[in-house]
Amino acid sequence: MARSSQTDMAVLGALSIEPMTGYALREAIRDVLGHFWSESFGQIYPTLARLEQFGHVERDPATRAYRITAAGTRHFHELLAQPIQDVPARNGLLLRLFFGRSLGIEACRALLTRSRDEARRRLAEYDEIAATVATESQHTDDAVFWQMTVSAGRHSARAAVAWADECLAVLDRFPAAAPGTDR
Amino acid sequence: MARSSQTDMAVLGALSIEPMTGYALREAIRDVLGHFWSESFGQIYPTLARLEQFGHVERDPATRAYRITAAGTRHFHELLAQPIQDVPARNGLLLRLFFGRSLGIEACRALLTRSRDEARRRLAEYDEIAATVATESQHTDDAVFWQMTVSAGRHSARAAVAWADECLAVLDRFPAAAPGTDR
DNA sequence: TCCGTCATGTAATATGTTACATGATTAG
DNA sequence: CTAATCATGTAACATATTACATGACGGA
Repeated sequence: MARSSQTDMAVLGALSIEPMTGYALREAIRDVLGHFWSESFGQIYPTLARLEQFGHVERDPATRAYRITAAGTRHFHELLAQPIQDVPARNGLLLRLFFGRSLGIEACRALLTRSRDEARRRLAEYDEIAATVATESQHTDDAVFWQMTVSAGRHSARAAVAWADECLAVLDRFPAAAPGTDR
Repeated sequence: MARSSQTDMAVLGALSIEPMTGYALREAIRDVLGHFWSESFGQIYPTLARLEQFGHVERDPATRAYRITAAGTRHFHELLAQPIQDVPARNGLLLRLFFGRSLGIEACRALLTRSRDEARRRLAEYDEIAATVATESQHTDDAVFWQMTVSAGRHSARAAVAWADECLAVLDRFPAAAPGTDR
């Protein structure tokens, strides 16, 4: 047990779809899983080295790509079945808004507008990704699941937009007070 | 600069509302900010010690409670104005679902059901909190902002429920395949 | 040849959690 | 007086990011 099994899971999972070099792996994680997962360079290489030691991955001498082994696949399935490790909640936007009285209404408005625009941008991005997955992977058994993760992003982004709009409306009706009026 | 200014922000912010001991501070952060923020014991005490060294907080000799100073309030306002530091995305549920073909449909269904029930539970919790804030803090200038953070939780939980329902419906229509059929 | 990209890796640093150690205070 | 809770702190460990060092390879 122990160790950040979630990093192992991401790496083994990516390699289970297609053998890759460490470099390509980092790009795949960033570009494909990027909406809900991230791994840094400094994590990927040591993880690959460790997985190779345990015989969970091996290198193709010709292409230098890492390939998952039978043992690695077994390990991957074990990891997938493990309970989800939630990361501690840390929402910098909500933390600032909670102290909105100290931050000042104008600054809050700016944060909310920014966050809403960001969510809208994400929404457009998800639409593109969904279209790509639909055309490129429609015959894969993976497609359904990939669409689910995109859909999660969509729902979450739509909720973010609606929430921000609601908050901005509340602020508009709010009696204009001097910013940063503590105590 | 430097240092986890976000931890400083949470601590100073909490103390700006009311002086507290380190112990009470941890409880306040867990119970009040818990839906969007978390700090562990091992962070809070060193942070308080450091803030005291810099004169940002001081102790009431009588009650032992930490109190924010004028310098601390200035520092707090500076921190609030700093750009939001996003935490790297790490959604264990979506990571597993992405590899749903390997995980198996039944396990996916279980994960989704669990996640939906969890979101429903959160939804009920937010309703309670909203009611509490409405009655207890309605005359505070803080109330509007606190309601916003609760509303964020509500929107997000509702989106989570809708998304999970949608996914479960998709899986119901999905041709039952053997679980864990890799390659 | 020289630049950009591919590729691998390590070291320094930051951050953060958990478990442990310790003692004061207070309610029953 | 004794168990529970309040309270403070540290040490060990885990995790992760960033910056740096190094070099191969292919195309302009």
